[in-house]
Amino acid sequence: MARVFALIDCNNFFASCERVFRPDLWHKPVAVLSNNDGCIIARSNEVKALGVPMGVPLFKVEGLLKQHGAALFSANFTLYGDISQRITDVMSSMAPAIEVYSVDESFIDLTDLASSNYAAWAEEVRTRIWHETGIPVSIGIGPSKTLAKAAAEYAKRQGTTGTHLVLEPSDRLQLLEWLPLEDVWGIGRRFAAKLHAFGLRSAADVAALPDGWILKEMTIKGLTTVRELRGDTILLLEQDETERKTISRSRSFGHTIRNIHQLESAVATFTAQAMVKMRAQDSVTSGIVTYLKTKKVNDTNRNLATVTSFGEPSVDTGTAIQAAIEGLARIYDADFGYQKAGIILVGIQSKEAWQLSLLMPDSKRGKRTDLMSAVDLLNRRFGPETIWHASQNLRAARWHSKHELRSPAYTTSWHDLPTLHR
DNA sequence: TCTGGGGTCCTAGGACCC
DNA sequence: TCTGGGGTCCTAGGACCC
Repeated sequence: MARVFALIDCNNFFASCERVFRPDLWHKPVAVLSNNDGCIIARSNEVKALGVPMGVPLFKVEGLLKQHGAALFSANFTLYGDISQRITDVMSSMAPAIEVYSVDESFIDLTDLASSNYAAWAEEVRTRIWHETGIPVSIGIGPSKTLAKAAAEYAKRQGTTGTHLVLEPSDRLQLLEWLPLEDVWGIGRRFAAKLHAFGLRSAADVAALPDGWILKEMTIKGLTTVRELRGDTILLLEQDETERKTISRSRSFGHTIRNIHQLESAVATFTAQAMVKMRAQDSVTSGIVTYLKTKKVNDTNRNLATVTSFGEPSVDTGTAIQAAIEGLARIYDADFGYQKAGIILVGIQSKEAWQLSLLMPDSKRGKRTDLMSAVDLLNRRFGPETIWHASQNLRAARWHSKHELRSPAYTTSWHDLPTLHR
């Protein structure tokens, strides 16, 4: 049986989230900035129309944005995450099977939908999400995930109804001729540039190439993409909450850091946060990468990194922080200033496998596991960083990012509830 | 003056083994 | 003089995604 997929894509998601509680900003340019307020990570249509590219450093476009009265926001991931969850709830209530692909996109397998009036279904989804969350979405529907994604792109940029269907071969060909190579899901900047050199321009051009050539030049992933463009169903919904194989935390600093104690504080804090996430997925981890990025010297940054093994898998934040700080001591060079630090938990495996592999229960390990569970519980209930490790040294921390333009946490903090005036 | 953060997968090459 | 064949594991680097 032929399958049918939908891709639901939130329009300008972060910018749209900022508008939900600021209706005065509808029809005004809105941009959202990265951590540290460094570059643009989301743009309303009005900002796109000004020619402001994604990812551009703020200082390059600040004048232009001010001139047009743009509203700028520091990224407020707490708000976006909460709105994203509400949208997922709406979709889940209307779909047989859903894959939450990212914070602003979900795939839905419509094959088992009771009705085959997909256009009507899509219209109802768009209307409900709009009414219940205030976020506009675009929907693409096709026989493969790659085509559904392309159709959603078309709906967003060319369409008039917010939905585009490519279930007929003629619709598919028209879409592929319209779709620039660099906008194909799975073909990035590098491959697009390479294909341009062969005179290829549209998705239709690459779909017409022989499989052997694609396999050789674009590997197996490229061939999967092309077959999906041709209308074959290769990729299916990925619904299992798969465990992360690596978990990382990093930040660029608001200003250059030279002091190793500040770096220790940052690295310890990243480690503690990553370990909370790791324990939440019921895993254990056996090593940690510590890395630093120096301030530019002779116009280049140096990246320094080292991996420190724990000796045996662990759930213990103290063990991980100790390893991270040992690693830091190995790579730290007092001659440099640093603009970024980070950690990556590696060697992650399921806790179940770890416990089964133990011949003898270790009472100390058990106690540490219980302690960590208790800490996680308290921090969930009373707020993050209610309890923290001394090495995080939070009271003296000077490494935090800038986020001077952050909107309130309207939906997740009692203090930030919007006020209604009579 | 000033440039984010968090992931996944694939491939090539080296080390090592029988 | 001449130098196999097959396999695994690990890592680094490159490509992709949002």
